[in-house]
Amino acid sequence: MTDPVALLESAGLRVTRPRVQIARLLFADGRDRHVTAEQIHGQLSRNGAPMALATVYNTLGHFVSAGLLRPIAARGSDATRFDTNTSSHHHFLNETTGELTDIPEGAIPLNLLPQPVDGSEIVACELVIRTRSK
Amino acid sequence: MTDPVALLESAGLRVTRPRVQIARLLFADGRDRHVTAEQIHGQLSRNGAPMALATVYNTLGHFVSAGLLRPIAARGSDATRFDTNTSSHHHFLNETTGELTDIPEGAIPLNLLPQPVDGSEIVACELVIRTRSK
DNA sequence: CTCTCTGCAAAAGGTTTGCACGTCC
DNA sequence: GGACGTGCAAACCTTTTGCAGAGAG
Repeated sequence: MTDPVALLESAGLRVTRPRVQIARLLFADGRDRHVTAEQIHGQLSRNGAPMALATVYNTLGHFVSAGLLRPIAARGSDATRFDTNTSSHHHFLNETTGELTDIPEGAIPLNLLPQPVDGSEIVACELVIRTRSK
Repeated sequence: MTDPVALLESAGLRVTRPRVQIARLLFADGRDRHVTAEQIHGQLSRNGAPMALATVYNTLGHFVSAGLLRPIAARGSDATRFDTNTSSHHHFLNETTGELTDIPEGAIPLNLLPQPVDGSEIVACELVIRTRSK
C-alpha cells in the first residue's frame, strides 16, 4: 500500500514514468512477490502502459541498486527472479513446478556462519532448498 | 588420480573420446574444482584436443545426469559452474573476484530444515555466502 | 546392426549496450 | 544546461537443438 512516488524518493531514485509504473505493480499491494522481468513486461502491456523489455530490465536493475529489490540466487536456465522482500530470508524452489516460496526469517538458524579465510567480509547469505513434487 | 575410463564405466556412461578427455581434466588430479564449460573448452584446445563448445556442454550435461558433477546455484550473469565435489556442501562466493570456495561439509548445521508445506520432498539444499574483498 | 553420441552450425533464450531523444533538477 | 533516463534495436553470451555422420556395444 506504499505510495510509489514516496518510495522512489526515499530510495533516492528519480521519479520517472517507468519507475512509477513498475513500483506500483511491485509494491502497491504490499505482498512479497517473486517476479521476472518478462512477467512485469507482460503485466504492463495488459495494463495499457507497455514499454520495451530492455527498459524493464534497466528499471529493475535500478531498483536492485537502490535496495528496493533483490535478485534471487536460484539457478536454472529460466530468468532471474526479483524478490520484493529484501530482508534476509531463504527460499524453497520446487523443481517440478518452478515455484519459489519464501521461508520465514529465523526458520533456519544460521548464526554460526564460518568466516571466509581470505579476509573478505560476508555481505549476504542465501539458502535455496530444492524440492520435487511427489 | 582416478582412471577416467573406469570412472565413466562405473557411472554407467559409454566410453567415448570427449568423455575421456573431459573426465581426465576434471578428475585426474582428484582435487575439487569449480569449472565452467568455457574453461574446459579452452583447456582442451590448449591440450591439442579441441572440440566444439556445444560438445563440452553436452558432455558436462551427461556427467551431471550420471552424478559425476553438480551445477552450483551461484547466480550472476556469468556461466554455470560445475563442481566436481558432488557431496553435500556449500560455497563462499567472493563477489569482487568471482572466486568460489568450498565450505567443508558439516561446517554449517542444517539439520533442522523446515519442511515444504505443499507436500513436496527436499532433494537438495544449497547455501551461498556472498562475500566482498575488504 | 542398432542405438547412442559426436560435432558443429544455427537457433534460442535472457540480458546488456549503444545511442538519439526526452526529462528532471 | 547538464546529468541522468528512456526507449528501443541490435549486440552479446550462454546454452540448447537439429541433424548428418561416426562410433560403441
